[in-house]
Amino acid sequence: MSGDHWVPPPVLLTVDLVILTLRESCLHALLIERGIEPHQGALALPGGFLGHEKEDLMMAAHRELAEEAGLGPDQLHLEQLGVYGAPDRDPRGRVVSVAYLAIAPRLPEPVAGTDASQACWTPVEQALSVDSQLAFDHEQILTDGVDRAREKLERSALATAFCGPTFTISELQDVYEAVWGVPLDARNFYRKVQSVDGFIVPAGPSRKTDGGRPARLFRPGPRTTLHPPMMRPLSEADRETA
Amino acid sequence: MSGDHWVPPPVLLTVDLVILTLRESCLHALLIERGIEPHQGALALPGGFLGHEKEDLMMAAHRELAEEAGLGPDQLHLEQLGVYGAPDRDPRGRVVSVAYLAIAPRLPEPVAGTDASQACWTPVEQALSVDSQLAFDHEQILTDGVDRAREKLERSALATAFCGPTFTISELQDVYEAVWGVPLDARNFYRKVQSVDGFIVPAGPSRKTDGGRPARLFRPGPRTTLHPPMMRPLSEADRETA
DNA sequence: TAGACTTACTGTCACTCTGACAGGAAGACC
DNA sequence: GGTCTTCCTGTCAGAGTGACAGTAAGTCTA
Repeated sequence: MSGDHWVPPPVLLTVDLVILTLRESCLHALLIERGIEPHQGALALPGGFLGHEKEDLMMAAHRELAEEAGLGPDQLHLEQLGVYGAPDRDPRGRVVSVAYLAIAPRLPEPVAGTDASQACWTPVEQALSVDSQLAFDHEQILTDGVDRAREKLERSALATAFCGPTFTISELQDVYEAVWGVPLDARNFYRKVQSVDGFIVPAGPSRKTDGGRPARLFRPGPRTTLHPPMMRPLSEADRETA
Repeated sequence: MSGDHWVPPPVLLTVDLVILTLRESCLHALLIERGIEPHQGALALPGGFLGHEKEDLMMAAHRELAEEAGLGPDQLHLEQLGVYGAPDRDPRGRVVSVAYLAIAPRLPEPVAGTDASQACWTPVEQALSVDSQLAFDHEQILTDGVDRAREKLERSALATAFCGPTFTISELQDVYEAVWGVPLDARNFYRKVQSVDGFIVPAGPSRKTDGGRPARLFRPGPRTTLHPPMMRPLSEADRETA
């Protein structure tokens, strides 16, 4: 505050998206192959610069969601994940990224032929493996997004966002098992899910078959927070003990 | 992507701080009275613009923490809270704020005579009441910060950040009661806290008195996450049921 | 020095929730 | 009609929680 007309340094804002969905009982994220420098040819999260001076951040996220993934704002969970603003994260200068986490139900087909040169659903395990180098700090952002989803499955009804408008309890269990990466006991899962009032509500007498006994259909209930939380079997908790 | 030399709109970045502490068993936040326009004279969260082009975001938070609150980086929890970037939140133009949540142990005295015209610890209940109008969207940021602290007390060892290097179990219970705003049973609290391995560890045979029987001293343990979580009596959970 | 008082701490008991099993119900396929 | 698959309902022991009583170890007061 020494000078009177000191001007703060301007920065450029990007919005990056961690879009998660389930495909064949496996957690996938949408990645694009970058068509321009920097990191041309590398895999990256979909995203882009703020459109104009007056664009709201979440509106920008919705816009990118539509442009790069063909996803409308309906039936889609979208929440802010965090800011990533290390000074050297982008060689073009000071670019700060606002990351959003989107949860989408299973979609017809991988989107392509849109703005991004190529968009493909990639298993997160593969995307986070050592040999797949993501652009910028997108590996960190993706890791944080998956962690956030794992945590929110414990205490919120977020899991239903992975499903369509109606779903069976088995499908919901698939979500938990895929995101957490651990098997769950179906019987205890049935009991728990049905005991939490307002989590899922029956969706008519309709049923759909898949080889065995037809399953009842449910749809998301009004409850958004789970008390008590859904318990996740500890696998990483013990290494934090030491 | 119609033009080849389209330039993204630059924005200005501020770092705002929600600094929480306990004073007389009551949750307080540090607020300053703004000395300049806009919102001159109104109460606001401490914060300021990014210092220079190469400044890291968390470093900027630490800098503001030192300038406006006199708090060093030691013995202080600091984490990112979120981004607040509504287009009309600042009349000066497009100013996007990165909010950080800081938890500080009880400090000697309210800081003043530093950069800000006036800094004072304010009970959060009072700061969030209708008659105290905070500048910008700082009421929302403060609300989010308090909510974040409430949630993290359930599943992490964050409560120890409110205490000094050593503390008694009663002091720790004070933290939970003040942040959650509900009374807890001391006996159950003792049992729970001591049963979670690595949460708190005895700090020597020393004791300090406060009128009654001397209490054992503890210090934070290596455990950062609590499994199973500390249970919060439901008060707002039932209104989410409807 | 013997209370009274304050705070710290240890147990106990009933209840709920969870994890780990077995077994029946309802369709499709052969 | 059997067999397969998937869906769904119970049962039981152990862990964890909420509610409550009682003891321990200091200070203060008379």
